[in-house]
Amino acid sequence: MTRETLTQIYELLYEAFGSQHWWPGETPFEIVIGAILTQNTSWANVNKAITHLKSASLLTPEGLYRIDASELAGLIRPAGYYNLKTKRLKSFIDWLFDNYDGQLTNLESVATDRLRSELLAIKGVGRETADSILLYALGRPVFVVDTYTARIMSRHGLIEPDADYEQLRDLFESNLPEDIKLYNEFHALLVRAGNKFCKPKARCPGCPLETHPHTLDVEHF
DNA sequence: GACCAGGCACATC
DNA sequence: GATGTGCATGGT
Repeated sequence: MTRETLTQIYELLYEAFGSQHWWPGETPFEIVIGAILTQNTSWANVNKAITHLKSASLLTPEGLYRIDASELAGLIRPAGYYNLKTKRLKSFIDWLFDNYDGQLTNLESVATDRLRSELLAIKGVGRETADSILLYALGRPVFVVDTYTARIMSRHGLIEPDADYEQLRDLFESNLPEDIKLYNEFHALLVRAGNKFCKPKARCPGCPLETHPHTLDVEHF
């Protein structure tokens, strides 16, 4: 695994799909909420939930802090796991108010490593959610790993099938320039490609990475 | 109906 | 540390 390989994968994906314009949210706070709602859930469903929150003028820290849990659950219902995600949204909001006066801008002065630790301590915020918040909402140079990243890299024989999250993150961060725009686009492209070609069981006909000999592997399919 | 979706916490071994 | 399970709606 080399820098060149990662760069070539990026270029192939960019050529195939173009700019993904991530994150699909208008404000840092909306991105945070979307990051929690999209856990193991399609973005189309999350978008419905976010639309409900916007319509109710509740897509603010204060709004979500004050709203009754059962009401919130009703609004985010289309996103699935709505009782669970209600607790997760509330735990994030409580953390934000308890420690940062309910304002995302107060996170700006906190070092990235410390912020990542604090986010991971919130119940309902795991590594992908924390890193998505750091990169897409807060503009920190953290590479976001997800199931597609692992599946695509594994099926192309580029990592061990049992590689864990931190190994994957380190692979990308160690072999790519520390470039927020690149991290942003690369993760988005991996999600796009995975969504289209790299399902858990289905074969991957037409996968753009097939055209790259170094990433071809019999285990791809 | 089967399969899948931009995970996570928790129980159990 | 590894593995299994519950959580849930909605699109293909």
